[in-house]
Amino acid sequence: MILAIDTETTGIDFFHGCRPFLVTMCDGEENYHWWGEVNPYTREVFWQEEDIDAIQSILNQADTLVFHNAQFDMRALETIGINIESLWDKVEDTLLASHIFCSGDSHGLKDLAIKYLHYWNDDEEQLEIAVKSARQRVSKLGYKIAKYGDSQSPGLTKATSWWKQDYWLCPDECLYYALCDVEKTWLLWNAFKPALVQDGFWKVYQLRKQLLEICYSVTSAGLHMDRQAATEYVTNLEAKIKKIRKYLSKQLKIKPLFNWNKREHLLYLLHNHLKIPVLYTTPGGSPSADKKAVADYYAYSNSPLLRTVLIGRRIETERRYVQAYYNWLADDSCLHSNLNITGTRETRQSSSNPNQQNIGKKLTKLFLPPQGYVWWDADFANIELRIWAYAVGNKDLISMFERGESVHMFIMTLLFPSEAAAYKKDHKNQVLANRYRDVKGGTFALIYGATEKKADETYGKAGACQIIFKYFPGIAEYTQSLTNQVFSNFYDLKRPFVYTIGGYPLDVPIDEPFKCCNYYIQGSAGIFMSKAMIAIHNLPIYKTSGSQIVQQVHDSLKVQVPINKYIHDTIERLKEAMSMCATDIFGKTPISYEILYNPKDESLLQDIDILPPF
DNA sequence: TGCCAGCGCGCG
DNA sequence: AAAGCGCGCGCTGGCA
Repeated sequence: MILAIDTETTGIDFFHGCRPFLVTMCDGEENYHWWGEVNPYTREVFWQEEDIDAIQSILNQADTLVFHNAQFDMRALETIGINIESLWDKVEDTLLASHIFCSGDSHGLKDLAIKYLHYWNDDEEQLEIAVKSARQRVSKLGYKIAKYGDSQSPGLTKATSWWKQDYWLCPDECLYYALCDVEKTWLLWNAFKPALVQDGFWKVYQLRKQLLEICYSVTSAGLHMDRQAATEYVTNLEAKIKKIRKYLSKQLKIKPLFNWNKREHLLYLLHNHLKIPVLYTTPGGSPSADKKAVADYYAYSNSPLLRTVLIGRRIETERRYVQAYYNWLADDSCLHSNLNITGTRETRQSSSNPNQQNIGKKLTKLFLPPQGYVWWDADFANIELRIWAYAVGNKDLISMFERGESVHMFIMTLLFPSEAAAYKKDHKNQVLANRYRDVKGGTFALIYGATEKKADETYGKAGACQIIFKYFPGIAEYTQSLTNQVFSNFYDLKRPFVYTIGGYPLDVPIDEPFKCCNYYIQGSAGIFMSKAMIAIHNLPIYKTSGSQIVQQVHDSLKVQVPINKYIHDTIERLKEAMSMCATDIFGKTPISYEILYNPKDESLLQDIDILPPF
């Protein structure tokens, strides 16, 4: 029996008490549903034991469980006491399948139903109207409707569509909506499955499906944060920000606190107070105060006030990030961010609620392993550049990688010989370091499909591309052949796409075919990372040692490893597994890693002799 | 008050 | 003819 399942919940943050209040299922013949009782004053949900048993029993009996975004609904089910551990092997996900058929489109259930099933109804609109009016009606009754600042969703911002968390106010409309959703999910899977097989995508679907349980476990484990350090950090920054704003207001002689995020305030400072002439305008013609304009005005005026504004802005950005992490923190002092498998239009994952993939370099020190663990923090060395070199097929480029030499350094030598020589001797020289940074940027621009003009600009040298093309023949041909693949697929299969290494199809906008180079590289790297995570997860020692992947940032992985006598062996195996993910293309991929310790951990002192060297 | 677009900025 | 890619999130400011 193929069973489609959906849950409706009181919110998305299951780590702060949000819960499902309705479970719906469809087996193709019949629909089923179970209600939990929402306490309108607390938003807590009460479930009858026999209903949980009934849900568990039907889940256990089904041959196939179909979800649209399995991670979410499995989490919801787990929070009300469903045992999900044995279910993963029979889970299918229409979200994963949809991404294979159309990596660039929306994967919303409603859109998919229209596109593939010609199934349209206005259940969503009806529900929205009902919920919005119900929220107004019950606000006088003292009900705990969802809103900014709620204890069950401390991380969500003002800009959230809060009404979506109050479906429980409208049981009739909600049930109709939820049953439509499971029907759509069931029908979609029955359409997708044969298509996956027929189009030759079954294998790559199976590969990606293994990520479901793995990403779920990453979210469950969470990333441990130093709560106290974070609090102190925010308090400290807040004080600084206040001081700076007061100072600016005083200098400018304005009443309300100066706000560097307000265009008006910035313009007042620039043109009224500092009397700098208007040098930049927006496309609409009004004076501009965007990043580039402000930076140039500072270079032009060298005004200490403007410098203060730039510093204040930077500090405020930092505070905003730390505050958000703090708000999302659960009782276990961990961030349980989602790791979204279909989060990007290539095969990379995205992270959300909060985003763990853009934690500022300065803020990483606020995160550290919990007592009894270390973090193995590993990186693929230059994975994207490596994929590019092999795709171009240039022997010199490839052998440079195989000899472990720095391609960036080589290109710097090619373009700026004397500076490169000097930089090799003196890595601390800031001017030379900036030159190296620009060269690196230029090469990335090049492999991501920039025009020659743009790449030359980034390199900081006219004709840079021509020099590189001449030295490494094959680059232009590679770009051309990949673009040809897009057009020939469009012609033959009516779908413009490129295959990544590993055979995953990625859509390329037909009016922007130059993007295919980027998609191929990012997508192939995404497949390698997927394989690495799967290999690590399947290591026997990973399980027996109690290790757990806690973070993935595209080309890097953090694994939380218990401090015990297996630690050396575990790390050796982790490294081996990760480096083997692309052997079919370029042998072992070099991995660089470091071990991160919690300095306050007492077990470090006892077990210091078994630890890897600092 | 809620919603959306535009922008900036963190990461790869 | 011209084009460097991919994310998530917080804030402002305009609109209903």
